[in-house]
Amino acid sequence: MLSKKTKYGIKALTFLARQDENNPVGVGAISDAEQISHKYLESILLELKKAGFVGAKKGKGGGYYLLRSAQEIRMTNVIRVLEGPIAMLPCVSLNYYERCEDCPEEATCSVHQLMIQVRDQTLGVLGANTLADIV
Amino acid sequence: MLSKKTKYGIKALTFLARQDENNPVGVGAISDAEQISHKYLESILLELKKAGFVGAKKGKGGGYYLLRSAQEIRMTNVIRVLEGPIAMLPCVSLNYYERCEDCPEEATCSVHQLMIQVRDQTLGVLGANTLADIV
DNA sequence: TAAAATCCTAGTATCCCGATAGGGTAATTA
DNA sequence: TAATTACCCTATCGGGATACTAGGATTTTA
Repeated sequence: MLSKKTKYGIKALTFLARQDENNPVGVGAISDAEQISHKYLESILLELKKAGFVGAKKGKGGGYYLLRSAQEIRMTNVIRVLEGPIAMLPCVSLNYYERCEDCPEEATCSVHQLMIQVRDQTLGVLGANTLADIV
Repeated sequence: MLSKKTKYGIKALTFLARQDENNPVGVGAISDAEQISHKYLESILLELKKAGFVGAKKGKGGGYYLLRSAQEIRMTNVIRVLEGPIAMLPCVSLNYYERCEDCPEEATCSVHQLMIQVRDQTLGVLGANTLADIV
């Protein structure tokens, strides 16, 4: 299950992508439009800023704006930052790999092989879609 | 992320599927072989019994056994019983649908559309694989 | 009848999610 | 320069889920 954090983050990014110019948009404008808790969204946008997706401008008339064009932002990257691993098991995660404590060897684990298939299909979808595609 | 419950459940089912005859296998034998907490696995097998995947025989020499052939057990069904929804959002779940409190309309929600794609790809994999396939 | 196994009900420690509170800092404008 | 506005940080908290654990009741076999 996707966390609300990730969902909110994607919604905020699409909101920014829909802005014609790259004018900064305040947290309040986004949280009002997308029905998201103001303070919670604030922390999410902060993470997105640290990850390099958005920039921020302080002061009156300030807010957040996309640092890269929407075509350059792949959903795999967004989800990995906000949600963490895309895979359904740590032992099949490319970016957050962790071995299982059970499982003497992964190669013969039935669940492992199955989840690799799921992962690859999911990566296919999320890798093919950019922010521009889903706006 | 797949819960350990689901992972354990699948492992237990594959263990049962590997048995030549349909002799009942005790929880202890499975938990030892697959490195799973005995008592926890017990509760999982109970769920699998209630869901109709396995049968049980009480008393000495008793245990659990597959009720259907491994070819007839699709991974979608197993995961839906143990894990719940396969979709990454309740609003795109076929079997556990729930509408979002935010989102005035799903049709225009960017996240919604994306997650439908992910769901369909995942269902493709899990629907194509039966217990017999992953043993 | 004694042992072995499933079945059932609880309870618990731990963690994480989603959200809130309150304030500090920095930048812009009037 | 003072006020405004928004960013930034820390801390906390309730609720729910996860992964177990405990203890016993029930059923079957040897």
